[in-house]
Amino acid sequence: MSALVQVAVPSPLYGVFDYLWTQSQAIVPGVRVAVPFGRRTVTGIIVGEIAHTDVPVEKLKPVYRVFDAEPVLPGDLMRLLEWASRYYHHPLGEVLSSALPALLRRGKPAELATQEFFRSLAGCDVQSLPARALLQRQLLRYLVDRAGQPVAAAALRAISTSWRTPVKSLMERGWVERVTSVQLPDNTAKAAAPDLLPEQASAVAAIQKSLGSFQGFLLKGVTGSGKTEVYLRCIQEAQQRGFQSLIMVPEISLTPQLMTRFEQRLSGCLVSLHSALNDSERLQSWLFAANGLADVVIGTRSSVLAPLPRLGLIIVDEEHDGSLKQQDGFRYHARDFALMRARACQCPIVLGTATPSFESLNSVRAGRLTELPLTRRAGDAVPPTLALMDIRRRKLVEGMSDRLIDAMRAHLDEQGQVLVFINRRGFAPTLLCNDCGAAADCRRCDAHMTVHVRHNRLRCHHCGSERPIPPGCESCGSTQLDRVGFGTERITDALTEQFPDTPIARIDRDSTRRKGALEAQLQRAVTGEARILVGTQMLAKGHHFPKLTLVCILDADRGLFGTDFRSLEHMGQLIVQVAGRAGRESRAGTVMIQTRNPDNPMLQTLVHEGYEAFARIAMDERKTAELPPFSFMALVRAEAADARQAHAFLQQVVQSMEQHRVGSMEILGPAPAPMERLGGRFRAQLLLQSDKRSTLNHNLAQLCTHIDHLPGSRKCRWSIDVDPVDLY
DNA sequence: AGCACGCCGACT
DNA sequence: GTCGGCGTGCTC
Repeated sequence: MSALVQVAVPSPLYGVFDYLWTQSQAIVPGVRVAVPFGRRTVTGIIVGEIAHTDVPVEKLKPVYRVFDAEPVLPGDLMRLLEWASRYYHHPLGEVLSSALPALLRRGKPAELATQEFFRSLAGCDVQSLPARALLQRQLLRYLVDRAGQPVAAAALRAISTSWRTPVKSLMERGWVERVTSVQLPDNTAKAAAPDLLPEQASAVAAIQKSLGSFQGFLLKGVTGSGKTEVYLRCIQEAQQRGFQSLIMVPEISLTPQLMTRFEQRLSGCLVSLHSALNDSERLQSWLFAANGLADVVIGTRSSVLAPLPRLGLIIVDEEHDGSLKQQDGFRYHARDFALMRARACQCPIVLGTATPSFESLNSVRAGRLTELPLTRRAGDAVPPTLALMDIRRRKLVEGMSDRLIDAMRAHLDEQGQVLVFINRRGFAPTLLCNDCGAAADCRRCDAHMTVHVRHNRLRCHHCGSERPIPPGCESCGSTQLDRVGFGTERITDALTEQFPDTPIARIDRDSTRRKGALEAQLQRAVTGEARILVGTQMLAKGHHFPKLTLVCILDADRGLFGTDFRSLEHMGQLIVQVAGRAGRESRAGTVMIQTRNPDNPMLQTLVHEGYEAFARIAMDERKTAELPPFSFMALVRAEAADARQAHAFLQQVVQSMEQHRVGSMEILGPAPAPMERLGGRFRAQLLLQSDKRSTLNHNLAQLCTHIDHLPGSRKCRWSIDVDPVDLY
């Protein structure tokens, strides 16, 4: 009788699948196998050996092939991913799959690429080669000149593109040897460590002291307070002690900048893992991490799923950032997974931010995280002064008050740099008919089209569909069309008119789409060549503009009345993050915030007392309303071509849950999603809320055993989102 | 998700 | 007569 194995198969089905093991090798969990699955063959991962199965014998199929001798996912990581599969209620096969680079999912060997080298051997004799063998002579002489040192294939190719054949002849003579080896990235630090401020020093000491054991830290540092320096010191110490460090950053656009800084200061093997890599580059970096060769791994969200055998320090930079939560498929939160991972591997974890998420602030209160404050800015930098500008009943020129324009002029006259923040790209968010009042709407979404003047298009920012700007109203044909509201294009135009001789850089997703365009624009911004910067939240993140003295926030009110319970939190974070761009050198920065709600207590608190006070009040409100982090949430989403199908399915989910409900859990809905129609499909959602995470988890687990069998499940796409970051 | 089977409409 | 539409069932 052959052995039995459980295999996690990449498929939306819950549960693992049992197979016969007819291979001669031992059964090793974490190893990739090819298995027959339905009518096709897929790459799965061995979960473990089992003694018994409930599956009828005739259904059992054999494992076809074993890909790896060593597990691609080691045991400790497997256990964490199994936990994540249960916690996020996502099928294990897909969870494990998402932890692997694409090439490994497709069954490619888990081997580091080797590079080819050639060297001359003793006893070779250039002179005895036939005179006609010009290339052989030339190549051998080159190798001999290097005295038997290995020479990269590229160097030989440089001599002649048809180098292969002559080198082969030389090898056949036994005069040249081919050696292959893995090229390990090896960086050398170029810059010395600056002195630490007292707060930095104590943060570094606390983190370094905890190396080798689990401890969570919230490094709460205002912009410019030198969080990166704290990271660097801790990474260096971890490296000294033989540990790998993982640094997670929310956005790819931040990675090169941080990477450069890291390369300046750290020696050893640094690799980055982000979406801009192609499949084979990604596999290489992943393997450096997974084989323990990389000392430092800088990556985006998914890097937290990579094996790191010597992991000794985790840093989550900008821990408040929403992009740490995966928004489709396996909807995990990279920060939360990182916390579990740090606990599992007994290492410290540092969550760094100037504007902590309410979750992390709550963890500090509960004693799960230790707060390390950095309140002083490095150098002589002074914190910026924030001011609200009441724009009610004021004359506005293209959304900007005359006072704001005057302030900009003053800063520009004093050689300052100005940043204008408007969280909307395009020219105007709405195209309205002055005669019939109709707006140009997206045909596939419940949304207005945004006017993009530069490309003469209307674009939907939700589904990406576009069309030319119509010459007249699409409803009544009137040519009296109004472009209502403001986007980055329009603000740029207005400022060009106001300041005709001042170079302006617009930085948003549209102006930086081309490869290298973002870097080029940021360069103009950093050097101060561009005197006015107009941009969206792309500008809010991490970048350092040394000449910046004035930040203008054109519309702070939108976040005040968001549909989502997290809108206010996000508004506060965004304002503080944008404000942090100002006055990072010796000059104090000024931040002017235009608002029609100058008396709003939350805005007042934020501006006059700072983020911490703001967060305290906003969190009190959350607590009163029993919202996260003071309760736990999950969302069951459904979408279908027909709104009724999505609704009917969620109704069935409600029924199923009510039948099996354990503990106290609220079921709200089904309700249409805040934007019901998106991309031509209708979306509905069910909100589950409980004051106990375990209750939510139990009920969802119960649901998962039924959900595939609900009659409506085939007719719509559905997903479960545990700890959703937004309710869209 | 994929993939195959199966049963009804408009084509060569 | 068949090509192909998507409803339904199944994946160890």
